[in-house]
Formats: sequence, structure tokens, C-alpha cells
Amino acid sequence: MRYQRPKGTADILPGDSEKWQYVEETARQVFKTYQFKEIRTPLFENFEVFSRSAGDTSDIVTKEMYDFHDKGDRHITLRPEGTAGVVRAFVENKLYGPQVLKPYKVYYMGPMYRYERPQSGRLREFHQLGVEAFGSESAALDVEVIAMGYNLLNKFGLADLKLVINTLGDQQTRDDYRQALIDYLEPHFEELSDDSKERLHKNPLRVLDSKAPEDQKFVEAAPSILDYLSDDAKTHFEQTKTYLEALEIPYEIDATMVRGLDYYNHTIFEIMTNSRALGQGYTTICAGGRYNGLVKELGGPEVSGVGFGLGVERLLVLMDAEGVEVPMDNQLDVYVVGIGDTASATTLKLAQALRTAGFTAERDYLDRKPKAQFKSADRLNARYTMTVGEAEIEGQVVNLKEMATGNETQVAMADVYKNAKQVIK
RNA sequence: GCGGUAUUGGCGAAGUGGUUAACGCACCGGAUUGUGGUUCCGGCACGCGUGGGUUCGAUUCCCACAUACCGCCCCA
Repeated sequence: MRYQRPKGTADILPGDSEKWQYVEETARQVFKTYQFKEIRTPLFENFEVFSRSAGDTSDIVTKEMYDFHDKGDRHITLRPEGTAGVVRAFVENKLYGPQVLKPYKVYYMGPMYRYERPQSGRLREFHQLGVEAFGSESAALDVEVIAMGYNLLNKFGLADLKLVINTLGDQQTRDDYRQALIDYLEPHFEELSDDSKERLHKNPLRVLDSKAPEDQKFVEAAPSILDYLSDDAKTHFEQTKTYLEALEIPYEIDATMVRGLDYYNHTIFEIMTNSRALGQGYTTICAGGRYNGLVKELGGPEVSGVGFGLGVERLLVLMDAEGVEVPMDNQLDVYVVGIGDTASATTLKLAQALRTAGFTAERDYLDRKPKAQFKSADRLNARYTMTVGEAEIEGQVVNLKEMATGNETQVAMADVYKNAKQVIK
């Protein structure tokens, strides 16, 4: 085998592509009911768009970016996530302007790129569905975004979902908490894992996310960010909880939950599932939160945002594992069987007429015998076969067979051409 | 970036340092001439991921590389 696809990429073939279409269509439907509109942004952006937004110390920027210099020596990055590009577009197109209705609500779906070691449901080219809403600081918008994600996953037939929320507060909260965390961890510095030693000063919140056993006991006893919330941050979080309760969406609070991207503040959330398909215990399928400083960070005014991203490959792995039935339209209306060398033009015309009338139709292109053609018709799940040989051409009729019953009737060719809908029910 | 396992026909899968690489599915052909889903018969890898090496001889042993999967890191 000479060529193979690049590491960490996948071909999505018929049989699977239907599932993708189902996921995308369902998402579009749901997003529409919440009045989110589609936005399409480039697959690549200037490197700085991502390095500024994700944070220079984040793993995404430091080791997972697919970046290169193009022929004009521009530093280009294949987008590793959706939010930064959308925010860039929001700023560049001045969508914060007074003439644009607020909040400005958009969704996107498409490929993302991360230079990672591939695993099940984790590819280098992967796909995300995501939404972003700009221009309102109301916790009601946080909850709308969460509810929409939750709803969507429900629509996909996933049970056993768990919503986990936390707050990272505002800048004041973060500064205070960061200091408290450093003060708490500093005396134990030598006992921490090597990774966490590294994290402590760069991004101490990430220590909370450590899975290293030697860190666990410190994480457990660590001060909680919930005790450091400013009044504003507290109010926002309380409202978020109130609204979630109003919608009767069950949730848990995990005060140690953090995010891989630095731009989040206030509400962050993950929708998790207990399916074993993605490994042991609960794993995250949909994650997001609020990012109030990001628009400004990318050169816009002080406009807030909130959104989520959802990994399509992971979703499909889950749906498969949970036995979710994707509706597939595998019916063929008519298979036109041609017998003998002279029938080809006629079967072509018949198939064409049926298709024009809106039916699905197929015929043989390999000069195979009737028996083989009937076999194909069967494989294709044909409702009818329409047989044409010399005798039929002679009489200008076709032999119509209903496959389920085996009943055969003769129909005038002219009727197929003119009133296909009368012939095929 | 680190560690482990794997790689045999379109697919699933057995197998051995030596001469014809099981079996199943799928596919193709046939069982009297123009009709399907069952059955029967026949066909279907000059080749065992790629490149080196060891050996009289390797698909089977060794090395490198590639890819996949699992774990770590991280995350969707």
C-alpha cells in the first residue's frame, strides 16, 4: 500500500457519513430553535490569534499547534479550537456595533487541528460543533448555552449525562485565589509532582487538575475558589445556579474544575458521560464557559462572551457504544434491469425519467446477467424492479415487479415517462 | 514527547524457520437459454505493513521506520 492518510486523520466513508449528516442536521435544528446562526471562519488564522487567546503557557500553544510559515513568511496556524477565530471575526467585522442585535449568537461546525498522539476519539484532525454568544453578561445567557448543549446531547439519545459547573470568578477573584493557592502550595513544593512544580508559578490553577497521586492530597485540602469570589462573581454564580434550577437541569459543582484554555472566567462547565466507550469513569463530551476578556484581548472593545465546544468524533463513539439508532434512508425505489445488448439506452432513459420524477433509481453498468442484476436490486433494498428486454422494447412496455410480494405487472413505457408517480406508488 | 501491544487476501481470522499460507464473510461464475433474498458446486493471497539484517532457507528470529490501538501528558 503506497499512500496512507496522514497520522491522526480519518476518511469518513458512506455508511459513516450518514451519521455525520444526522449529527450536523440535528445540531442545526436545535441551534435554530435557540436562534443561533451559523458562522464560517477560516480553517487557519495568524498564529497570534490563538497564542493570544489560549494563553502562552497553555499546552495547546506550547506543543499542540499545527503551525507553519507560508510562502509570504506569515506565521499561520491551523485552528486548534473554534472560539478564537470566531472572536477574531466578531472583532474584525465590528459585530459589537450598535446596529447589531445583542446578544450576537452564532454556531460553527468543522475540522480542528491539534498535533497530538492519536487515540480513540482523539485525532489530529477532528471536528467540533460549537456556539458562541456575545454581548450580554447575564447569567441567563450562560444557562441558555448550557441548556442548549444539554438538550442537544439528549436529542442524540445519550443518557447518563452529568452537568458539572464551576466558576473562575472575575479578575479580582482570580488574583486573590491565585495568591491563596500559591501560599498554600509553596510550603509543599518539594512534595509536588514535577509537572505541578512547573505549573505552580506559571498557572497554579492547573495544579488542581493534576491526576498525579502525590498531588491529590494537596488538591483535596486546597482552598476553594468559591471562598474567594468577589461580590460580582458570587452574584453571577448564584444566578447561574438559580436559572439552572428553574430549567430543572441537575448539576454538580466541582470547585477544582479548571480549563485548558486561559481565557475563561466566571461560569465554566462540562457535560460528562459515564459511558465506558471513552474510558473509565466520567469523561467530558461537551465543555465551555464564559470568556469576558477575550474580545478585548483580540483587539475589540469590552464585550463579554460565552460558549461551548463539542467533539464530534467523541460524540459518535458514544452514540455507537450506546446503540443510538441513526435514521438511515437506505431505500431504493426502482432498479431498472436491462436484458441484452439493445436495452441499455432504454434503461438509461427509464432511470432518468424516474429520477426526474423524484424517485431514486439505479441500473446496471457492468453488462451483467439478469440474475446478477436482481441480486444487486436486492442488495440495494429496491422496492421495485423494472425489467426491459427485447420483447418489452418491441411492445413498448416494461415488466414491473414489486420485490416484497413478487407480483409482476406490465406497464406501458409511455406511462413511466409521463406519469411515473402513477406507476410507482 | 514517553511507554506498551499489534500489523496475514476487500473484510474477519488460523498458522509454521523449510517445499501447495487453514477457515469464515463478501465478491465473481455455474446448477440448460430473461428474474432476487435459501441450497449446492467452482473461482478468488506468486503473498503475510515497509526497508534492512541473521540463516543453506523467514511470513515466522533481530533492528529501524510507518500506521493503528491502549496508557501517560493533555484534552474534544
